[in-house]
Amino acid sequence: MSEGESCGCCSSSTVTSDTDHTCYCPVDGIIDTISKKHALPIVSVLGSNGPTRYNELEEVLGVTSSSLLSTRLNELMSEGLIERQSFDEIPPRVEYLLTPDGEELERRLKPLLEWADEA
Amino acid sequence: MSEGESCGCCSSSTVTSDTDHTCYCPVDGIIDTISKKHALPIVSVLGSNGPTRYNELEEVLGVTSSSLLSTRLNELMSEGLIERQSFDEIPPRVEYLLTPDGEELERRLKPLLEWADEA
DNA sequence: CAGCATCCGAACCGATACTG
DNA sequence: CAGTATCGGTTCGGATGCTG
Repeated sequence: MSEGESCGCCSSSTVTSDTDHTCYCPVDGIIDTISKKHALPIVSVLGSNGPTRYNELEEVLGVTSSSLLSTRLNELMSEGLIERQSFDEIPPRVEYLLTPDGEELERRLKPLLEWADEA
Repeated sequence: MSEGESCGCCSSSTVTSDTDHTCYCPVDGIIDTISKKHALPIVSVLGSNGPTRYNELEEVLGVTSSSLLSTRLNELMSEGLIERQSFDEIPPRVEYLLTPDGEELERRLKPLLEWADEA
């Protein structure tokens, strides 16, 4: 979805909204990112388990191909939702964790996911 | 995503979670549905505007092709999130509205979208 | 007005293989 | 252990055209 493209959702057209009217149309950026496979689970797992290693994520999420997880992690980093922390050790160790933004997301996501799970 | 496929997310594996541990892995069904294009805006618009006609939705969402909206509406109906109400009039009138489940979803969605919008 | 059928290009996912 | 590169299959979205 391209940015700044007026969708008419916010302008008062035929749809009469006298109450609160927030625009949810250009839901790009974060929403797009978290709509992809494993993105939500990643955020959730990091939220409940804290810093987690690459391999742990692979196992826990039941990820099918390593490259997919890699892509998703990079996207989440680009959005500033997660952070990568690498340690100079042998064998190499890398941990992923939520940024403050990611934590805020997780907080607002939780009620939704809890409900979606049982429904 | 196929159902009932154990992802290992819920079993206590290498990931140590002593705190609350809810499983968010099999986020199928509703999450899948609302992850598709226009689904979220549809729910939001119906939430703030109440019953809305097909054409109004097309305008408001800036939908590109009519068939896409049609598909999305059917999916949301299958999930029991929205409801279709048709009137025997000429010209024909059809309105879509949230079911109780849809309203609950909208409630839980709102804080997320409000935050995502400004971020 | 409301909505489906179809066709085509784009995006996404999964598997395999290969590096630091 | 922690990734990237590549490629084929599948799914999704956009455009057009046609019905009740």
